[in-house]
Amino acid sequence: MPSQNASRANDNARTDAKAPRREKGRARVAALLEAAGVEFAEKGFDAATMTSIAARAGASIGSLYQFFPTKDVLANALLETYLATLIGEFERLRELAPALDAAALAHRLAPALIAFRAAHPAFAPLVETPGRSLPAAAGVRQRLRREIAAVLSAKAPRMKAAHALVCAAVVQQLMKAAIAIHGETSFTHRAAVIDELERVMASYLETALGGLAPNSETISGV
Amino acid sequence: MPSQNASRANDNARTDAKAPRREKGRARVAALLEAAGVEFAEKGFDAATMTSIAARAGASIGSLYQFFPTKDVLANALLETYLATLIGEFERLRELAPALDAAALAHRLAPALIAFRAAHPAFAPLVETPGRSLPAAAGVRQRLRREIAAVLSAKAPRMKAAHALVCAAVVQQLMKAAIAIHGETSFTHRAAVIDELERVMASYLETALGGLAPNSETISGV
Amino acid sequence: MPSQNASRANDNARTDAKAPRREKGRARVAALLEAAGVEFAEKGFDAATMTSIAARAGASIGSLYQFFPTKDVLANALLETYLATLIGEFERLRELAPALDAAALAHRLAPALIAFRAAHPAFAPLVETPGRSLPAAAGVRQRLRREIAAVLSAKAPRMKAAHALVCAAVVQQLMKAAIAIHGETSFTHRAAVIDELERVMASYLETALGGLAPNSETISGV
Amino acid sequence: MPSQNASRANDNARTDAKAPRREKGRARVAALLEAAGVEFAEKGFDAATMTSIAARAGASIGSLYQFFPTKDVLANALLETYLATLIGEFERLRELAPALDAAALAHRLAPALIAFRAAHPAFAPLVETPGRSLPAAAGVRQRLRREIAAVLSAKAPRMKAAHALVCAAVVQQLMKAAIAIHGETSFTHRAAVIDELERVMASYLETALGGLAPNSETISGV
DNA sequence: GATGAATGAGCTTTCATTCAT
DNA sequence: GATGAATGAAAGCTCATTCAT
Repeated sequence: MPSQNASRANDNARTDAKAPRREKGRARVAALLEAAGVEFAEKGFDAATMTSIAARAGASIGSLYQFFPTKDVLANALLETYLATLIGEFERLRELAPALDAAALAHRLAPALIAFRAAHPAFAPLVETPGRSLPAAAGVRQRLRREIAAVLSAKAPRMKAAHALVCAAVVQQLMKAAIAIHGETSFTHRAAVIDELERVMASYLETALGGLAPNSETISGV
Repeated sequence: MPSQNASRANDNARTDAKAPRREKGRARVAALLEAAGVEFAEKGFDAATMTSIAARAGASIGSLYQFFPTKDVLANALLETYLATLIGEFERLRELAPALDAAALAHRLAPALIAFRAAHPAFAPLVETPGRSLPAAAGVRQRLRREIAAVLSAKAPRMKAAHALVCAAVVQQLMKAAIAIHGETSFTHRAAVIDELERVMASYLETALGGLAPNSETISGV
Repeated sequence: MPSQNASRANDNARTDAKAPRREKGRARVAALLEAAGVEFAEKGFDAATMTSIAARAGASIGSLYQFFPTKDVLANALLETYLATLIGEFERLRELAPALDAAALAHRLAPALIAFRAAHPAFAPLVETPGRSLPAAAGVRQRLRREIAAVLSAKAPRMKAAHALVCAAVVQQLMKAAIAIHGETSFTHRAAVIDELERVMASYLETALGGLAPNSETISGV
Repeated sequence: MPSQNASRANDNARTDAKAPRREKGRARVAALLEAAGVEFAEKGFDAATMTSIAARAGASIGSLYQFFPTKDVLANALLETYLATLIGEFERLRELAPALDAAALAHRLAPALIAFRAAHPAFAPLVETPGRSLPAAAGVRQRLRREIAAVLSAKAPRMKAAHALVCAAVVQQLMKAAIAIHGETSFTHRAAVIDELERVMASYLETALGGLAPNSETISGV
């Protein structure tokens, strides 16, 4: 009597992945997550099937459900691993930021995200699938925005928090723009547009962080 | 004893909506498209069901299939109507463009698209649903880009076609960015970010079209 | 929110029955095949419904599809089991053949097939249903013809392969004729006609195999 | 509230085709019957659809139902026209019969039916479709058998009616055999088998009608 | 822990037939 | 008579989830 799609309230149901106890279990979970990544990337969240994911991982469905009690939980767990590595990336960038000027920073940000997406093609469909209600998906954008803001703050410590968040939002959107163009493989002027976007970001950062940067000796005001 | 499925010859599969021939049919089709719009907007393409769409339109499921032989065709037909009105919007803008300066143009573009999306909330999910193969969905971005390029060319006739397309791509992405932020209703600094994006677009247009505008008397520079 | 139908990638469509791995599964499959046999026999391939077959077997529809991913596959699997037993029958006959004269052989062939059809009433409708494309249905006639040819060759080893195949075809048709008449229950002279057909077959075999039989001591020639 | 499949009892429903009143109507009916023939031949009775038949005939469904209130009625009407021409064929043969010897008769019978089937490819599927309950389909075999018996009686007037029917049944089956082989286009030895079958029929007729023929001066002997 | 059979609501789609225009 | 829209039962098939072994 399963209710095909129990996205919502479900009382005593686990909403988190179960941590494996043994070494073998850890390998299983890794294989399952990887398989899920491939499946979600290929078909999107809705069309992906638990059976197919298990098959890809060389496991039985029962085994899959042992660790991930729900399709949503599985997607969520996958998203969390992605998020962890992504945040790591930004943390590294945060340390570098003070030493970079606006152009250099712009030249790092978009490519970082593009590379990440290429390495984890299931990230986008999972974040964008409508109507999914698990915690992770919901806040991804916010969390990334905060990471970006942290990078900007690292570079311009005197900037107010609110302003940093606004800047971060703009930067985030410019990054998304670059990714979107990157994905349009049949578009002839792809490279040119990405360059242009990077220049836009550089000039925006210059303006926004300009006089606030720790290493700025120039007169603010641009 | 109808053989429900395709065991047999399955050639002449229609892939387009059937045009109604009677007045009543015309009304039906309109009601169905509207209902589809609501359903797709609420649930996205995958989760939307044909049964529910028919019900919303006060039609029987058979009636729905009389005009739209598959869910894909239905989505596609809907998308085409959206596209038609959207293109109309850009055509109007094209006529206005020569009289506007960069800032004014920027101030028109994003809001136009935001308003359109608000009026047709099913547009986004349909365009973004992965893996749908009908013609309309595929080329929407390109077609819109061309429209934007046409607007830019109207304003700066001396601009080369290729460059107009690159600019258009940047502008398109900035518009999408504005929409995305507009949709994040829980984000405190929404309005500020949208303003900022508009300023970015204005400055980008200034730089990109600057000396090429028909009404420019200043020295180009670029 | 599973995407019920094939909007998306639809590669790995299985086209064969899944073999059960557990004892319980084996029982299920047997029950399902038997139920399918009854249903197909009663209604023919087209009018038979998967739901009804599942119900007859006391299984859920899902259970049926677990093992037989389409109606065609199910029909095919059933046909294969029939074919296996039928071929077994002919193999037994092959061993007996050398010891039988033409009349005795004729007296065995048709009744064998009649008995088989009576025991497996779904065989005929499945073989004759037009337009089904699964492998088994296609070649049934050929395979049976080869079996008959083998029996004839066993009796008349000196016969050329091509000739054996021609004879086999004639014999096969005479068998089918007997079956057809056997099935016309309202025909008053059924028995007489079947007798007559048997005599025709006997005389045909006499002529065709006559001098070639291993036990023939008469002058060949005919 | 149509009951999808009302093959059976349906009270006051018409079970016969309505005769067209005007000239135009007659053309319509002819076109519809022809279209039905094509559709049934291509897909078989079950998979054929009324909509498609109407379309093939360049008519609307409404128009189709004006003349044929049911799919069964349509099939039946078609079958009747086929039967009429087929019976005409046998009547011609009946006149020729007395002048032909057994071999010549055999040489006429099978080819006649083969030609007929080639000209009317929908005949077979309609006659063989299981479970259809309309009058025509049911008795086709009997009627044809009677026609064949009439031909035989014309040749051998002294034969008893019952015996003629038995012979007719055998001949009928041999004809069906020839047709079946004729249809197996991929069978290398087709022609040889058909020849063989004809010889079998000739020899059978010789034996069965032998001494009873009006022109026979030979000793009967059977 | 692993396995794979079982479940059934629910989805898309079909089509014979009716009937207002 | 012709047309074509309307109807809805019913079919094939899917898949998240459960659970006995």
